[in-house]
Amino acid sequence: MAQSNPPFMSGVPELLLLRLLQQQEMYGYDLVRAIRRVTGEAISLGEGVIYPILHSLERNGSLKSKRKPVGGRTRVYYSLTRKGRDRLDQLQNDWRRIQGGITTALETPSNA
Amino acid sequence: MAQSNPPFMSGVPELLLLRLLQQQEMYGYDLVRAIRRVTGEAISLGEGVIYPILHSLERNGSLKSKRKPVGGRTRVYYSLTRKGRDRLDQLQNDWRRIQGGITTALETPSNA
DNA sequence: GCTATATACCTTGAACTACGAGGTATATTA
DNA sequence: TAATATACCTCGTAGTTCAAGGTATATAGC
Repeated sequence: MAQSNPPFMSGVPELLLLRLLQQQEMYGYDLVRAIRRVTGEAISLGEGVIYPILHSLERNGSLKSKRKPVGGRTRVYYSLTRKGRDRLDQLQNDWRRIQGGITTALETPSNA
Repeated sequence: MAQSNPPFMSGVPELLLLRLLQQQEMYGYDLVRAIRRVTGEAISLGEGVIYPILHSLERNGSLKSKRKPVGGRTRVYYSLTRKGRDRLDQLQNDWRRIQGGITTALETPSNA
């Protein structure tokens, strides 16, 4: 049936999201700016990336949400569940492995 | 018109390829195994990834190739051109930036 | 001699992610 | 009153990676 594993480097947007939400509850629009900020402008993910991930993480029980009316508008604040914390750990390990592998490859001296 | 930039983390397979070819000329089948090896098994890219990249890099002048018959079979050895070295530098910088951004995000203490 | 595995090249269709443009609505600033 | 910022969202598509195939020769095991 040709089912495919996720691409080896995916999961980074999800990782960043979960990491930020581990530190404090946040809402989508804010996460967009926070990701730019905490990565030193290196990574910029639009709302078209953020919102779908938030929704799917909530659907699978990694996040819980809470609506807060703030000055006429409504914000949807997300925070981690137990499952979300586990998922964060897993993604963090995955990332370290990938990152380490690439670093090794790049650091190997030309005359090896 | 909706023309899209490449995903922010793409270019890693290309980076690994160019990095290996900077060290020595290699052929496709060998690169597949080399990438697994130099990344400590963290990254495994199949031939379906490697060959198309080699072809497109050759087409755009980043690689040059040379066919060598070896014991009945033919190997296509690739090596970097000037343009390929420039491309490697650029991808290496891109990667360092991304990698640094993510590291910063992950290292920020929970009570920040 | 036969079969399976390894080498070596390649392409293709589907799966998946990320991008960008859009749409709604309220609040604030000019 | 008009433009910008906040805040939510979806959708089409572009670009990448994946897995599975196909061809062909060489080698190793039985």
